[in-house]
Amino acid sequence: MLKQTIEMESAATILKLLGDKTRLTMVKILEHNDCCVCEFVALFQMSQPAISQHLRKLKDVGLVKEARKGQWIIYSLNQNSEVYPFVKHLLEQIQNQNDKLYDLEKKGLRVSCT
Amino acid sequence: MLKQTIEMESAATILKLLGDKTRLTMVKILEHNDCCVCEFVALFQMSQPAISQHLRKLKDVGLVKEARKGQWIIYSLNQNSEVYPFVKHLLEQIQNQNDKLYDLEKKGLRVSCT
DNA sequence: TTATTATATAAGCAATTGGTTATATATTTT
DNA sequence: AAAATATATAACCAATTGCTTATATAATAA
Repeated sequence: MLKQTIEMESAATILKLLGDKTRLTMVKILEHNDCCVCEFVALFQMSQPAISQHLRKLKDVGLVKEARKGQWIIYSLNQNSEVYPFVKHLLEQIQNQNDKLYDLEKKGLRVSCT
Repeated sequence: MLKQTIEMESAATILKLLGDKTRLTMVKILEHNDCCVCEFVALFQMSQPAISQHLRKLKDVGLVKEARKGQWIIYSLNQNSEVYPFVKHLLEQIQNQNDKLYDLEKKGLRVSCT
């Protein structure tokens, strides 16, 4: 079995994108849960436009995809992305962020979109 | 066997640092070869101070270490770094850059420091 | 239809980044 | 000791980044 490798250029782009605490946390959360924008807004101490802009960057490189569901837009990892395997490996080495979603659930903010 | 994970904060710092093509290439090269500054200068289309500044950033987080050898300063990956396992995993998924060192060798620029 | 809720986009701005040139320091060679 | 070589640091600058506020759009609820 040959080991898959990613090109330097592509790797640097992805690492730069994930070299931001907010985006990295987002992607780590998306590893196991789909989320809508309002959930991220509740999760991070940050305005809604700031969240939207982070998600846009993730979408621009094809790392996440969106799906409208009523008035909400649900974001999820795009497993078809060329760089998905690379990112998956990365995420597996990062501490899980389940506590964040758990806190949200406790506050009753998780159910809103689902 | 428990899987080792890295903290979000720490991971974001490292990814940001490696989210630069020059630094990522440097580190990938250092994965298998120690190098002095002049070799990197020959390798990249960039001034010596620019190279020094990149190396400094890598050193500041403890990812690389330096050792003086006569008039040269040899840089190498710091395997004792807390984040070394994380970075090692990363590098293993990135295309090797042996061609770059090979080109250097052909030009007779590799031997200079060793 | 109007108000509300969820999201995206645009414009503006301060901080950060990654280069440059100029200069300082350390080592080796002559 | 003087010149050459290797490296680091400082000062500067243009481009990029990541927020902010204001506003637009889309879907739902009243």
